[in-house]
Amino acid sequence: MKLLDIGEVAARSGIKPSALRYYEEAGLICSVARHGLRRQFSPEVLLQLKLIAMGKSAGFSLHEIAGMFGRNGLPQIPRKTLRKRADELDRQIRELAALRDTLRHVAECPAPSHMECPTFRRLVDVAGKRGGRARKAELLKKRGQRRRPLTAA
Amino acid sequence: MKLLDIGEVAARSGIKPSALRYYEEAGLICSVARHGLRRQFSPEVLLQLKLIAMGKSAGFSLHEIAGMFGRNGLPQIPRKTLRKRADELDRQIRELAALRDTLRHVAECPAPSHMECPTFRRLVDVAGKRGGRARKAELLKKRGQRRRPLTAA
DNA sequence: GCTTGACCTCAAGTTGACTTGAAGTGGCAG
DNA sequence: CTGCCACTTCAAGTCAACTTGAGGTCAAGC
Repeated sequence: MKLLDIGEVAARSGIKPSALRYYEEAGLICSVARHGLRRQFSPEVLLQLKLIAMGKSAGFSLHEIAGMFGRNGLPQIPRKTLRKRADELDRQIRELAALRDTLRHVAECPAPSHMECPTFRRLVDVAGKRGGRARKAELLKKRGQRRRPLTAA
Repeated sequence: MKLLDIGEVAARSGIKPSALRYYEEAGLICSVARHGLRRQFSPEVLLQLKLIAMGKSAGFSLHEIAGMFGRNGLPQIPRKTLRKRADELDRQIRELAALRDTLRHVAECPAPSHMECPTFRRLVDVAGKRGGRARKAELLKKRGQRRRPLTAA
C-alpha cells in the first residue's frame, strides 16, 4: 500500500494542501508517517475526505464532522445519534427539494408576480411546514452557532 | 395590510433583529417605511425570509441569494440560471441522500470496520460519482469562495 | 556537492455572517 | 411632562474555515 504525500492527496481530492494540514490539525484526518518532513498519507484518506465533503455538504461543521467520525475516520457514535442525524438529513432533503421545485416553477411560470402565484406560495409553504416547530426549538437551543458552510466549493 | 416592526418580524421568523438589519443592509430584504426611527416591514417579508432560509439551507451564500431574488424579493434572473441552480440542487440532494443512507447503514451494520464493508464503500462512492467532473470544474473556477454556511441554525 | 522545488511551521490575514456595545432617539403609558 | 424601552446607528468584535507569507528543511536529480 503506497503512501501519498500531501500534494498527491490535494491533486486527487481537489482540496488544497493548506486545507489538508488544517484538517489534520483539527483531527479530521491523520498522516501515517513522515518522509523527511513530509507527511505521508494512506490512500484511505481519500475516502475519509469524501466523507468529510459529504458531511460539509450536509451542513455539518468540521467540529461536528470530527465528532462524527472518530479517530480513524470511521463513525463511532451511538446508533441513536446517527439515526437522528439521518432524520435531520431527511428534513433537509425535503427542504432542498422544495427549493428546487420552487426554482423550477419560477423558471416556467409566466405569472407577473410570483408572490401572487398560488403554486409559488404553496411550494414555499411546503418547506416551512415540516419541522417548523422543531426548527424553532433548535433555534432557541443553539443560539449563536451553526454557520454551516456549504461546501460544495 | 398592517406593518410589523423589527421585533415582531424577529419573533415570527426566529431571526434576530441584528441579523434582519444585516440582511437589509445586504439588500436581501427591505423595510417599507419608518415609524419614527423604527423600520416597518410588510408581512410579505416573512415569506421572503423563508425563501432566504431555504437558500441558506441549500448552501447558497447571502450574496448569491441576493442575486437570486432581486429587489423586491422575487426571483428575477434568467430562466437558464434558475434551471442550472435546480440541477445543482438535484446533485446536492443526491449527495445528502447518500450521506443519510450511509449514516443509516452505519447505524445498523455490525461489521467491525466500516472501511471493509462493501455496502459502506458503495454508499460512499455513490456520492462521488455523479458530477465529479462538474465539481472539479467549479472548483477551478471559483477559487477562493463558496464557504457555505449551513444554516438551518 | 549544489540547486531546486515540494514540502515544513507558525503567525497573521481574510471572508462571510453575524453579534455586541456604546451612545442616541422617540412614541406612548402613566 | 417624564420615563421607559424598544428601537436606532456605527464601530468593533467574534467565529469558523481557510489562505497567505516569511523563513526554513531536505531528498533527489544534475
